[in-house]
Amino acid sequence: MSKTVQRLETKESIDERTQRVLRGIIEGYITSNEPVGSRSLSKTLEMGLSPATIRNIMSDLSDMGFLMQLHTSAGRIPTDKAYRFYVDQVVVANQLTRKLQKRIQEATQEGGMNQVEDLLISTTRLLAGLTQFVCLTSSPRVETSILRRIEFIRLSSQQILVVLVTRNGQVRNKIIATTEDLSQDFLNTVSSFLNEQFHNRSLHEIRQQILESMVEDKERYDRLLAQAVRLGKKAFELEDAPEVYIEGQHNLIFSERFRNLNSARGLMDTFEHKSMIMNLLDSTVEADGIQIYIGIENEFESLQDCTMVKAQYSDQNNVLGTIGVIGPTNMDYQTVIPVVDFTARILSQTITQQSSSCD
Amino acid sequence: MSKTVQRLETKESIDERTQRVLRGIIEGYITSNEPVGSRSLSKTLEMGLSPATIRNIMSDLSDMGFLMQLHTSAGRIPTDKAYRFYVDQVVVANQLTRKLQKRIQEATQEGGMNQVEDLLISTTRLLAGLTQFVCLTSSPRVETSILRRIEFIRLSSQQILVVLVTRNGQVRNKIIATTEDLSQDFLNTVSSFLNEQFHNRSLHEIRQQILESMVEDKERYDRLLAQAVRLGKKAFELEDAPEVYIEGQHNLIFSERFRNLNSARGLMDTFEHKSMIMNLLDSTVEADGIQIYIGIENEFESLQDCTMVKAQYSDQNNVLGTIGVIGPTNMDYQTVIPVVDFTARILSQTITQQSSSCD
DNA sequence: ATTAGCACTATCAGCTGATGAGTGCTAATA
DNA sequence: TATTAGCACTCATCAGCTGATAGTGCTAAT
Repeated sequence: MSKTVQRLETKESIDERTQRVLRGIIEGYITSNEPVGSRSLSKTLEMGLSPATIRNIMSDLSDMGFLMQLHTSAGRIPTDKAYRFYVDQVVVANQLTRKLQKRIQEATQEGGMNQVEDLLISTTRLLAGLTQFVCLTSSPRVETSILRRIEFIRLSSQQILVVLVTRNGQVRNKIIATTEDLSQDFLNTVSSFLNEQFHNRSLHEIRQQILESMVEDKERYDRLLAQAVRLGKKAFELEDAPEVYIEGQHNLIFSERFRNLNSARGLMDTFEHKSMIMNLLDSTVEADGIQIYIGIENEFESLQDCTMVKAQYSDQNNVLGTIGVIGPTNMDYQTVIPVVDFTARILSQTITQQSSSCD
Repeated sequence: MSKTVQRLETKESIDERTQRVLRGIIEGYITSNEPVGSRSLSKTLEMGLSPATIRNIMSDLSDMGFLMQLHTSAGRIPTDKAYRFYVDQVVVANQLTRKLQKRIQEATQEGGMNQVEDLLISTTRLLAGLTQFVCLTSSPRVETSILRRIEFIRLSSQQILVVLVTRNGQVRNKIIATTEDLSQDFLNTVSSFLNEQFHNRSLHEIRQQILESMVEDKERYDRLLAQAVRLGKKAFELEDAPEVYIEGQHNLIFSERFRNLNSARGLMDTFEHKSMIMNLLDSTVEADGIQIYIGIENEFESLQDCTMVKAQYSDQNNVLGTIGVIGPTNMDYQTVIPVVDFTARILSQTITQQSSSCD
């Protein structure tokens, strides 16, 4: 695992004609998924260059590290460095077709999805379907979510159900055990106290404050407050690990485009570990916009034959999570990038609508 | 799709020695996953029979439809009919090793699983891991679940969160829209009314009764009751389709044992459709105990190369759902059957404990 | 600077014959 | 009469060879 590689930059300046050839090879390989040779390229390129000339240029490009051959008498295929060049220099912000835009919008606005979870799952599935790749999405961290409502429901003398609703519509349930038998009336009082106290604060803040309360004013509170703080503490002790949704894993095995991937198995295994995926998705520090990791630019070894394209989604204030796809390095960047970008935007938009619908 | 085949019964009586040979072939094929020939069988069988004699017996068994050959010069492999014979006549209620029993028990009693959903998911994963097959589980039908608690939480002037807890610990959340702005106090009154009215009744019954109330006594109720009935109606309008959990799909592709399966793809596709899986799991009418569908006994075409072993789980009163595995027809029945059986029992036991812990 | 020509190389599909595992049949045997 | 040894036969698999194909690199001519 080479932590050193961050991004494959190109320092040399490449002359116009060479660039056009390189671009031709990349696009040829993207569409055909076959190594491209000098003869066929000479035809498709329409620059009036003979195969021999192209061979010379290809040879130069190989020396510069943009092309490689699987064996002596095969055509050339682009290296990761070539794709990086392609993505940076060639692919420009591309408009999606109206048809695709509409399809994405409709899928996300589909009825019956009043909870963020459902929205995220169906969006993940949508993106996996559109790209025919594997799609990963991380759900908003509860940690930074803003409290909309908390409620306690008495289930039995020892069990209380905590229902916690965040601003962006996530609902979390948790059953906690109590030693004392608390009446529903009492629990209602506690809920309204906590709701009043902590309305529109992030869960993180709230937890912090509760802990402080417990230390500082230990004796100052009456029974109600003490109990409220105690219950609150338990209630907000949520596992911080956000959910991760994966869809389209079968594409890894069945899609033609993945066929020159040497280890689908390794990828599958990676996907089994939620924490790894979390790292994968949320490791980014960069602000917003789309992020692309090509081949060996990926931190994980099992991903170094793939490209990951991801984007963050957010509500009006904060970044909430990440949605991204993992596909072969020779994916159709011209479409995949705007598709991921647009989907993330729509997702942000939908969630923002939801969270602003409270008063 | 041959709906006619229900169960492959054997009418002919087969003499002792022939049975032993058949059994040898079946077990040989189960362990080696290779066609078994007369020579090797003669050795392993230790009955003092020469290969030639065994060949004669094999020939008879082929005529009776118990064996087949992939090509002339290959060994014999058992047919579905042979496995049916094997399961019915040979496999006896087998004790699991203590080690396995313990492993299953520990996995299901693992902490932090206060909700049935988590329990079901982790059990499904466990069974997939133990068998190295695909494991399917259907969650309890909300329909027949018994109400433990219902609560309304005001989210905004137009939105109310319904929290519904069933006897066996399932928690369902649903956000419903209202035209009127209802205060939390009012909602609390409604909740306690509904809780009192419908405590320990099945959701099905409740829905029924609510509908009746609406028709019959339209004017007899005061505002509170009318509103309660209205909210209740919306709250209990849950989609009836139970959840389905699938784990171990990657075994389909990577496990050696699935290798002579001609269409992993078809199976995968089947798994994409929740309703199909539902059919698969809950189609059984038979009472309880383990159910086994071998090869063409399966209703769905995509499953006709596989065996499905499933069992129902229940609380003290009712059957709640089904858990089962799908594997190659030459699975190790001697282990798989008791594993599925035991897991289902433990699952029943755990759920029963949970639902009886309320007062 | 470009290109035509040519030698070289690797893959692939198709054919070959050898090998081996397995059967079915028949005649000998206990 | 049931069992078995022997033998001819079948078929899948594999290694090795073939020619065809598609690509390259190099060099000399333009």
